[in-house]
Amino acid sequence: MQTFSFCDKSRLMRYPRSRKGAPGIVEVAARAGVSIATVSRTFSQPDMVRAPTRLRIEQAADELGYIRNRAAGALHNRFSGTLGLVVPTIDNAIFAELIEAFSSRLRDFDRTMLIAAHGYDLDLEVAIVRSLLERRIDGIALVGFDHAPVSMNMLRQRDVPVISVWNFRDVSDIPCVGADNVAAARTVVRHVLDRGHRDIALLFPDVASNDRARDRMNGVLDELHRDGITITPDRLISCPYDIGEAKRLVRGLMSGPGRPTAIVCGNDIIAHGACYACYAEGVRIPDDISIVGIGDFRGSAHLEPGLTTIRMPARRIGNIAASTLVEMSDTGMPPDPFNRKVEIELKDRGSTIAL
Amino acid sequence: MQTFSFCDKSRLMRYPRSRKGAPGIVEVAARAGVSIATVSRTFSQPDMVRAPTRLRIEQAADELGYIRNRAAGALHNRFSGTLGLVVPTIDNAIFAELIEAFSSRLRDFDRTMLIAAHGYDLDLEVAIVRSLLERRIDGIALVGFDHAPVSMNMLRQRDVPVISVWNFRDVSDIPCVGADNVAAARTVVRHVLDRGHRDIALLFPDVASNDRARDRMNGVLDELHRDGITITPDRLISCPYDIGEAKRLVRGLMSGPGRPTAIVCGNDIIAHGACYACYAEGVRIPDDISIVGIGDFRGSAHLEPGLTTIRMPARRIGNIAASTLVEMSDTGMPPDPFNRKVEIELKDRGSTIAL
DNA sequence: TCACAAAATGAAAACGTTTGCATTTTTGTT
DNA sequence: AACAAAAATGCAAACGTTTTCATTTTGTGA
Repeated sequence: MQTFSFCDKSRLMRYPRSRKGAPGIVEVAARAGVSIATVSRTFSQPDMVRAPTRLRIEQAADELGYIRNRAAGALHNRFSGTLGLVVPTIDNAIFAELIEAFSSRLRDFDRTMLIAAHGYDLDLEVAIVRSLLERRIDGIALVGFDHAPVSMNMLRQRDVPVISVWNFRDVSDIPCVGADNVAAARTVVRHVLDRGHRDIALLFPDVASNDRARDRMNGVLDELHRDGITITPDRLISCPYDIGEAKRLVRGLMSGPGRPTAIVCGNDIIAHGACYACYAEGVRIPDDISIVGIGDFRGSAHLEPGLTTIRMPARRIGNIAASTLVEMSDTGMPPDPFNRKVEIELKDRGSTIAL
Repeated sequence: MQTFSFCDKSRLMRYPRSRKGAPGIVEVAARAGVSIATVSRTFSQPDMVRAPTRLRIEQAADELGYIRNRAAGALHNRFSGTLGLVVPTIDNAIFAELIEAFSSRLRDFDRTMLIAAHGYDLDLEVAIVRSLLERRIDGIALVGFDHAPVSMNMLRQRDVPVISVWNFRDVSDIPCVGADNVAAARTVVRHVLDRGHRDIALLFPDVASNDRARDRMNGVLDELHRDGITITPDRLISCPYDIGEAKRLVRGLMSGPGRPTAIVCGNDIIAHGACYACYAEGVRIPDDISIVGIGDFRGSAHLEPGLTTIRMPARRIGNIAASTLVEMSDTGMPPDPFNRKVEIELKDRGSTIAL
């Protein structure tokens, strides 16, 4: 699988096809009877050229079907007009909203998005960052704070604007836009504790190299500790962000002896799986068991009963991240504020009950 | 050292920041004691340079932290190493798998992905295509067959490899990789008809400028017609790809007079909403009502009962699309076969019952 | 109408690679 | 060891813009 005949392909690739009917700035200039400098300005700084001239040029460009080559410009002025976004995964409700918001906000600035997913593999992230740097992105957004030092060094050396998205920290090496995951976890656990639950199961993914999950986990444990509740190993269940796996694990939990009264899930994906498990086992939510998630993904509001969870404003994060990164790229300055926290909100929808 | 002028932003952007400690091919060549040509070849065609030389160069590059500038190369040989993917939406389970597969397959070929979503707005699609062309993408994948002529003309004039993904047609202007949506719809409706259902409600989105939905709708109507079943207007419900909306509409349908015995949904998102509606209304699936979807999205298998639907191999489509596009870009030839159909499969999971 | 400032335009030098062709070095054969 | 052939390397001309600086044109007030 990994052994593609790279040689053959890259060799073929060396022979450029003719550019066919693709006119450049030179052709436009000739047709409009001006110098190429004026054509260039017409597209990059329109108000520097007199209206009649500009019109003539625009018409010529239209007639020829001219499309400017930003790569050529980038070569000269170092701005590619492309920003990078690196996420753990695209294919998992979690980041879909973030991605779409980021991308669509970039368009408002006439920028485009290069995106890649590393599947929680930091080595792959390094390769991705390198690949993005080869494309001379004007800035890059990375999810979270856990990154390979070599990635960060490459970015620092190149002086590329970087921003961490999704998670929030008061102090950090790189600017961030995100939600306080510790607080999110605390809030939702507090909600459960306030309703008298003491026997609580936790379903969380592996927290190594995932600072969001780690923060949530810490928030949960800390809040439980505050109420003097200790979690026994059999109540601390490791579960990937996968509906099927979550469902399987919770079915086991439900059919086993000594069912907990509440389940706190690392995110809404897991919570959805937990709900499905209860449907399957005939366990009533919230009468027989309370379930909470974190994230408020698409669909959470419409489960039956609605899932009580923490709303994370993914779109807002994506929008702010895009604007901030563009600004950093334009000004060459760090953003102000350096660390940006977005609000979270408890959505109490009825998947919990007071004992 | 460049001084910033304090004018408006667009002016600021024009002044490049110094490139700081970013070495180019020239620095690497100097340090390794070779010409820049040899350095270039070391990275683009390694087997053209003798091993000892190559090693020396690679070491020099490492020490300097050199990262090649593909934009510069692209300028010369017309290959940016970047492919475009244009989807209606990123944020909606539908295309997430496709996107991720496409992107990760491109990485195997050392290519990157520029992606953009147009939200079913063909005018926006035109702007996006233009923007991608300004970045000189080596090829582009578009979802479906409904596109603005002006988009297609731009692509044709530039001779950019184009491929249509997701849907399949026997004959088409541009090559395609996708599933037969007509057949998918036929299959799932046949499944319902075979179980004796005659009073069937359809929940489909607006089919204008959405050939996938149109094909499905046509497949459904045709198959119903074959059995002499006519759909009255109140059984033909327009519903966007949105869980909440689907749930609302189906709750109305369930609580109203004369409930149908089966619901055929335009895709699994709608079907999920329909299921939630039934949970909410206490309508049992499949005993009281049969529900089928199309798409087999993440989660469909784990609903209770599992959703009977048509599996669309999104990953496979993404993988094939990426390979095909890279091949088209490398060879300059149309793919063979020109139209590629991926298999679909009925997943009978128990959300239907025989009357 | 003229002089002068301001605005618009043009000429040409970058930007950092790739590649055709020329030259040098290596390899293989006798 | 000599020579031819093959392989490796170097030279320099692109690639299509942007931008600086010089030049021309336009606008303004006397």
